[in-house]
Parts: sequence; structure tokens; C-alpha cells
Amino acid sequence: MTTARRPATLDDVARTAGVSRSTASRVIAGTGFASPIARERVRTAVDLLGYRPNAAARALVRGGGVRLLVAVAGTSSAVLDDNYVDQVVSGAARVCAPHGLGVAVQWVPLDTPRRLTELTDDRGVAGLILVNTITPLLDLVPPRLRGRTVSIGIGSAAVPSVDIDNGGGTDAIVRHLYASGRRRIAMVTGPPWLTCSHRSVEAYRGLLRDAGLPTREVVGDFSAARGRAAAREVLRRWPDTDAIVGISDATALGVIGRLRADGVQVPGDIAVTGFDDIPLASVTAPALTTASHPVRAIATAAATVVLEKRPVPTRTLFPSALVRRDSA
Amino acid sequence: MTTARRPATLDDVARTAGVSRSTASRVIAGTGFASPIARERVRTAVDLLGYRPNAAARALVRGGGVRLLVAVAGTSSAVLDDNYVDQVVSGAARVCAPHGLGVAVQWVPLDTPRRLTELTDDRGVAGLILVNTITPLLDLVPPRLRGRTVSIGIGSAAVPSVDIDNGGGTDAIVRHLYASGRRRIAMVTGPPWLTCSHRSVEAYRGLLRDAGLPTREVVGDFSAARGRAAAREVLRRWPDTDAIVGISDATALGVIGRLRADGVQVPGDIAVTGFDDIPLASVTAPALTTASHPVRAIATAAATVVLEKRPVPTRTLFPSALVRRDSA
DNA sequence: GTGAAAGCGCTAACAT
DNA sequence: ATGTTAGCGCTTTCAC
Repeated sequence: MTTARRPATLDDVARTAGVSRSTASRVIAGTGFASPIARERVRTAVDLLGYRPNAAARALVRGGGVRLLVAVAGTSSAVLDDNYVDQVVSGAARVCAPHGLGVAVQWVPLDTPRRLTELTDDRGVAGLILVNTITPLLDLVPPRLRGRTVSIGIGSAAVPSVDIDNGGGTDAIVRHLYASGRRRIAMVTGPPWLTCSHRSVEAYRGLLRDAGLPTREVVGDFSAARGRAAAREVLRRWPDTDAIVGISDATALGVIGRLRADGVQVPGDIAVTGFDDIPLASVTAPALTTASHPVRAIATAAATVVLEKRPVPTRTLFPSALVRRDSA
Repeated sequence: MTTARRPATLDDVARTAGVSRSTASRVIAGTGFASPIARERVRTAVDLLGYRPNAAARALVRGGGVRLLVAVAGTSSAVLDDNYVDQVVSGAARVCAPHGLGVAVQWVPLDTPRRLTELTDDRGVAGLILVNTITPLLDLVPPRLRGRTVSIGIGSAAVPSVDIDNGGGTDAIVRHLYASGRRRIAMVTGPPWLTCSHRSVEAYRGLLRDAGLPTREVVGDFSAARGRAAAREVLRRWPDTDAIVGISDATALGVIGRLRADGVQVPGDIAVTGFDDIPLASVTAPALTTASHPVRAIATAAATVVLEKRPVPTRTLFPSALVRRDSA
């Protein structure tokens, strides 16, 4: 038990283990050779002294950097005020903690993607998680960070992506709507620039086309406020709509709020669906029919990919499952 | 414009500025003396080269650490799966980013507070933000981190606290209820061990006592599920209840869900209030009457205190304002 | 006011 | 298999 004082250094460990620093370093870092005896003695010394490698020193010599950067693209820095981003950052921070790494989050202006370069020029950046990416951004990832970058959203040849299968989730939702007899189905989409939300829209279009049904699209932005406005627009343009697919749970909640204010019954007159399955989705009235979106698991996977920097598939899709509740 | 390659080091800056490393270091770190001319030349060199100090090297020599640790106390690691924690971590990460620092988050078991010591023994920890603290934890903060620790919740002589004025918020809520004619007011509290939630309960008790009204308390845990169960319990124990104060918005939503399932009108039969003013509070049906809780601002303040490590008041309370909507 | 020199704690050749 | 030797990039006495 360390009595008090200065945390133990590698030197202390080596000394008490009766080996050289190099040997101690090898067994601790798990790199290079070491005899079983040496290994054992070092191990003992380590937890006798309560030794914890100094992340800064390690990063300095290896040039590995000391924090994971979560770079979020968007039109304003307000993109950072988002529960989705919070979850990604927090999830990554959780994975990083045991590795002696931290997480930082910064906004990358959509119209000035090269701002990303300033961020990644910093030697302290050990890895990069891109959120809400667009292609120009992907191409700006510096060679130094190759293999240590992952995108939550669309990827590229050089940047693997980890994402939700929103196409599949939307597919399940629209099928459910269709199966329940809905035929005049509208959709409140995400912002057009956000490439990864296109898959949802495409799933919606594909299904309706196959069914010989016309599409009814209104642009949204994931927020409840836009959901409200979108609902009004849908009602105005297509008064006979019998279902509205929201791009997010917040959107759906906004839609429902607006509909109710207009005296429209949900799901009686119009069925409404969300996407995300936020914790509150089961508590609202009516409880939301939606599709799951395991953001936390995705963030964890993304951070893990960056930390372990071992080869990964270009694209990992987390399944999205239909969650049937009362709103549709 | 740096053309490509290896990021500039302090040596590069010194060389192009025609001064010694020491001088360059002084002007960049803003420490020590330097002639205006030297200062100027270094400045120029810095942005000519796009120089960014290497956080790891800096941390190594100064022993300052390289990441902020958010330590969250709780009964299980599930405390980390919480929107509140997410916001704190994300907010802190945002503040840290420009300083070349990262954020890590870890759980501290409530029954093994000394686990905190293992975390803070790490030289990489530049500062500490305690969340959901209890007194034993406060006393475990090592001297090394004095002045670089802040608690979101209760504090101590050695650890300043930054927190929400939940006493004030609850006060406003209960007064509002009373003013609307409610007299049989129940409360769903937070977990008893969580000291900082006591202030809410005390405000509730104080007001009711002053009004000569009996208290009706049920233990909750901030979750909607507990809110549901608590609502049932309230109804069973005090069937004539006409208002329920929830310790959080999620709690209130759970309460409302349960009440509605039982055919109870909200706010007609029973008024229900939350606490937090989450984004969805205005979208639910009925829209939630609640008290604001600027978690993000609090997290930002906490991280700032830690980073700037300048003397701060022992206790900073962020005001909580009543937000009147439809549920009460 | 400025520079020379000595590390911070660790890893990675390079011997041995 | 293990030890010796250089640094990684920066800050900071300590002389000048």
C-alpha cells in the first residue's frame, strides 16, 4: 500500500522488482520479451507500489497523443447542445478513462471544413471521432490519424464508419404503418446536408414507390419545434394524411403536440412514429412507436475502434428495431 | 501556412523567431519576462508555423496532468447512463478542448469511496469534478488536487461546490401549488443518500410546515419508472392528494403516466410538477410545469473553475426558476 | 532580458 | 532475455 507521497514511477517499480527500467517497461506495456520470473516480479512491484503509468510521458515519447477528439460538423456551435452528441462524448469518455485518455469535443463549421485541420494539427489528439460527417470532411483527416479515426455516420475508403442502420429501422416503421392500413404516409426528414439521414428517406421512398404510393416529404431538423411546424405543413399540403413518420422522437413529439392542438387524434386519425427510442418515449401520451437507436453502444464501439486501432470493417451497422407502442 | 508534415515544435518557433527556446517558451506560456520585440517575433513565428504546444510534453514537465476526471458516485455503474452525467461530461469536454485537455468519466461505488483514490493517484488527472458527492468522498480528494477539484452538489471546506439552487426551485414550485389552491401536496423525493437532493425535500417540508400542512413523502430515484410506482403509492396512502411534486421531470412524467392510467385528471384532479425543464417538458401532454436546471451552465462553470484554478467562493448556486406550463 | 542546461517519466533502438 | 543509451517537447532554475 503506497503510504502517501509522490506516485510511483517506472523507476521505482524497476528498482523494487530488481530489474532495469526497460524490462519493467516491456512487461508493463506488454511489448517485447521478458522472462516469466521478471514478469512476475514486475507485476508484484506494480501493485505493491500502486503504480500507474504516466499518460503524459507515454504520449510524449510515443507521439500518440493524449485525448480523443469528437468533432461535430454543423451549421452552428449549437450542434454541441445536443443529447446525441452528449451521449457520444460521454460514452467515449467512459471507454477512454481506463486507458488514461481523455475526450474533447469541438464544433466544425459546415462551411469551413478546413477548420478541422487546425484541430487535428494538435499533437495531443490521439484519435478522432467524426459526427454528422460530410464527405469533404472525411478527406481532410490527416495521414497521422489514419487508422485512428472513425466516423459515426458516413465513412470513406480511409475512414471506417460505425452507424445505426436507419434505413432498416425506417423500413420496419413504414412497413408497420402499411400493415396497419395506413396508405397516405408523410415523412418529416432530417436536414438535407446530413448525408447519413438520407438512408431513412430512401427507405421511406423505396417502400412507398414499391407500394405504388406517393411520397409526402417535409424537411425537419430533429427538433420538436420543427416537428410542430412540419405537422402544420403536412396538414396544409395533404389534409388526408393518415400517418407521419418523424426522423426522431423529438420530431414525433412535436408533431403529436401540434396535431393534438388541432384536435387531431393520434393514432386514431393520424399515426405518428419517431426514431431513437429515447427513455421518455415510453412515458409520453400516447407512448411512442419508434425504432431503437443504441447511441451509447455506437459511441462505445467507435471509441474502441479508435483506441485499439486494429483493422476494422469499413462499415459497421448497428441494427435498429421497431418498438411498437401506442402512437402508431 | 504550414505546408504539410510534422507539426511545429517550440524549437522551430524559437529558430524562426531568432530567439532561444527559453524565450519562446516564456512568451508563449505567458510566464516570465520578455522584451516587446522578442514577444512580437515569437508571436509572428507562432502563427506563421501554426504552432500548437504539445499538451503531453507540457503536462510531463509541469506535472499538471492531461485530463479532467469526472467522478460520479452511485450504487452501480449505471449512474453513468444518465443524461445528467452526459451533459456534465460533454460540457466539461467543450471547455477543456481549447486548453488541450480531455475529459474522462468514471464511476465511484458508493460503498467503496476509497476507489476514488485509485483514480486520483493517476498523475494524468489534471483536475476533478465530483458528481453526486457524499461527504466521505470529499475528504478523499488528495492534496495534489486541492484547488483543482470542484463538486457539483455538496462541497466542503476544501472543495468548492457549484450547484443548482434546488431549494429555491422547489420553494417556487410548492408556493405555486399552494397559490393555486392545492393543500394536500405529496412529494416524490430523490434517493436518501444523495445529500444535495435534501435541499429540495427540506424546502418542501419547510413550506408545508409553515402552512400547517402535513407532508406526504415517497422515496424516488429520478427515474420515470420510480415515478410511476411512487404515484401508485401516493394514491394508496393518501387518496385525497391534490398535487404531486416530482424530484425530476422524468419522475413527474412517470407520475403523470400512472395517474392517467388510473383515470386521474392532470392537473384537474391532481397537479404534477417536475424539476429540470428538460427540452421535452414543453412537448409532453400536458406540458410540464417545472423548475429550470441549467446543467450545462453548471458543468461549464465547474470545468472553468478547475481549469483556471483561481480562488472561488466555497459555494456557487445557480438559480432555478419556476416554469409554468399546464401540468400544475 | 535572455540563453544554457537539466530534467519530467517513459519507450525504443541498440547492444550485450 | 535484459540492460544501456538516447531522446520525445517542453518548462524552469540559474548564470550571464
